[in-house]
Amino acid sequence: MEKDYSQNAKIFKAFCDEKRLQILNLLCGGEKCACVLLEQLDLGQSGLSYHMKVLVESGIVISRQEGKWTHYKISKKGSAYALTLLKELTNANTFIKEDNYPC
Amino acid sequence: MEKDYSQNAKIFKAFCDEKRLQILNLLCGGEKCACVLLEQLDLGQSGLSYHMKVLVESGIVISRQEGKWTHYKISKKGSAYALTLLKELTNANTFIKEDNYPC
DNA sequence: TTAATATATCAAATAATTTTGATATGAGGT
DNA sequence: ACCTCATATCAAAATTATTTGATATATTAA
Repeated sequence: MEKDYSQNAKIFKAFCDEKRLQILNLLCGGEKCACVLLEQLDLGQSGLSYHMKVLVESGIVISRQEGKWTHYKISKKGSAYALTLLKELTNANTFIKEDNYPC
Repeated sequence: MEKDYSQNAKIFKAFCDEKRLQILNLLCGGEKCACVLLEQLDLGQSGLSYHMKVLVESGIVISRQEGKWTHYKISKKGSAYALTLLKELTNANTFIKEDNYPC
């Protein structure tokens, strides 16, 4: 599972930037419109848009269009996947495969 | 818990680079000497040293000196913390605090 | 003490990410 | 159709991360 390194790295890019962690923290309370995020963050409009793109591409955030507004929320599926991946990567689930080769 | 954004971002930097994921995958099998990692990776000596520094600073990897060799292994404590953090950040544990403000 | 080996550190070059400001697109409202 | 608003995209600039090669440090062996 955890062997497409560049794809997996992409997933964790969601979490390795301060601004994106702030955004996730806001989304933690539930779905929010870009306009709401914008007024709570020290970010310009295009900057927010850039970070939202990174978040969506990581699979951790989902976007939904509603008229002229874009709403964002945390993807349960995406974050469950990230969690599984993190467990594998850190060996939180130590195991030996049949061929006796670890991980 | 998850409010020192720049520190938390640092933790996830461990996982957002392809080379570091490869290294973690090697360490997944247990402690390894830098010299062993070096021969399994497409990286120069100083490049490996750079990535190991990032990994150690993230708290995900621990280093141990033994004579002229440096051994690295995945930190159980560090990775457990990353896991907790990831759960919080992605709201895997949805909850409402006493003051009725989520997260 | 000298030489060899393992790793760390430094500085310069290169590459990737992020920020910023300008412009484009697309949905409503008038 | 025209205007306004929300967001996306683009290109340039600024910043940060990574790679590379040279040198430094520390340990062991001769």
